[in-house]
Amino acid sequence: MHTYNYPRPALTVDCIVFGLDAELDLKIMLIKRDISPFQGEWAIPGGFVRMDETLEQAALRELQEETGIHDVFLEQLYTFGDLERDPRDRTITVSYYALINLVEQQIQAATDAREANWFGISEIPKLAFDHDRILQTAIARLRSKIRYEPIGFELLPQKFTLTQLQKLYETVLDRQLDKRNFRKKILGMDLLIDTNELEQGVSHRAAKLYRFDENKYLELKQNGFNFEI
Amino acid sequence: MHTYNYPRPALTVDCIVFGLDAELDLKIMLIKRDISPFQGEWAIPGGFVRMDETLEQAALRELQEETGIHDVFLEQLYTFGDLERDPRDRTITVSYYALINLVEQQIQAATDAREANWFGISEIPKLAFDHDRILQTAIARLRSKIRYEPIGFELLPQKFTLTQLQKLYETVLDRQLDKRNFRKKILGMDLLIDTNELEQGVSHRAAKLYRFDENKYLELKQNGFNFEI
DNA sequence: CTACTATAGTGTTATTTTTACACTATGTCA
DNA sequence: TGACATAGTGTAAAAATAACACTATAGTAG
Repeated sequence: MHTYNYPRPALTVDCIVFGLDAELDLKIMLIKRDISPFQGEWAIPGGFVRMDETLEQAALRELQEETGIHDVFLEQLYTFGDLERDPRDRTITVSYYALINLVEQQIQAATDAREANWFGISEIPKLAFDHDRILQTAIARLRSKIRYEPIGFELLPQKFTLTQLQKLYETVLDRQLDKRNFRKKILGMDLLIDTNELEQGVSHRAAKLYRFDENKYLELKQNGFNFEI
Repeated sequence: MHTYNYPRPALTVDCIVFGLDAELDLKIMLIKRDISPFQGEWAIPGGFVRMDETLEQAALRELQEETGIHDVFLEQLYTFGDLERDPRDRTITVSYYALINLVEQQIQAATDAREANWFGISEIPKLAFDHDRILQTAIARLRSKIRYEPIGFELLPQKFTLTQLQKLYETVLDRQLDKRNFRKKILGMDLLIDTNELEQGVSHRAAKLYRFDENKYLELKQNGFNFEI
């Protein structure tokens, strides 16, 4: 038991996990709640912050425990603190969003007994708590951030084709892009390394595979370079 | 006394207040701490979140109590939760930033017994807790956000000249802008209303006064318009 | 009342960036 | 070997940005 002079809200972290599958569809990881409140409803992964871990550590730990996901791009999103967001108790949640590639990082969804599943971005069921709002905030953030920071690469495999990269941008930004202009722009930044390898197992001309040159990006950024799609 | 099954971190809000004075210098409001820890050191305004108020309400209340500031632009910045940020107790703080105009909104700095003062952005003393880091985060946010959202107008009086607006952008972005290009761009957006009034009390040709047309901005934004300097 | 001072206000041109657009190249499979 | 599916490529028009200097006007000082 822990006693304080003044009442304290409970503090949780919650995490929107975006994953890109082999078909380049954008998915969200959801977990079916096995306890009240909202028992049986879908929710985003998350849980209480412990006293001996930072907020980010808490988010990473909950991800690992509830979904088996680890070694992932993670960034703070927003902190939600409305009075009625948890019917049990006053609860503040610090939300994060994570980006992962579903092809390379094999996810064993349900390490817990809990059911966990990937949902297409347009097939999201009604969510527990205010998780709908958190999700909308995350989608808006991903959409705006992918345009001026190279976070899109976190969703792709290490080696990817220009067509995959373009499709990813089209999915996230929800509009078509011109193939030649897109290639001109992205190659012009000089941030992609040609691996001299080709796509495998396609029944048509194979595309070149590229890697994102993160070190070069950090260097250029230091000198005032602005990534922008 | 309040008792819980698990330990809970303390939860505070802290607020970086940016003010623009009559000389168009950008200032920060700081408060001298009258209690331990960091007694006698400067800190940004803030305090504990109560159980019956949202995070934003808490930030507004603390601002009012500690600095007399009210009716202000306020936006959430970031949530800091490192283990050692408060030597007394594990404390998470949800930070906000506020923008106000020091000419129109007369600030009676010290409503509390506490000493409160405005500091030029390049004269900030060493701050208590991790408030330096919060301030750096706020400056970075202001700098990037002012370029694609019309938040700069929150720092100016209701009626302002184009020169004032340009100087504000030059201060925040920390670089010179071309007068003719700046005017062309900002007037081309068609978001400023000519008040048909002139600047008063200057010993040279008086400049036109403009107002920002917020309703028009919201309308244009809905139709996909992007404010950008 | 004149001129000096200080800032307001104003257009054009060159450069760069963005957009629009269609065909050839290459691998697989039937 | 030809059909098919996707990779990969260039150019020209339009729009946006950047560079640049003089005239207009109000106030003040002599």
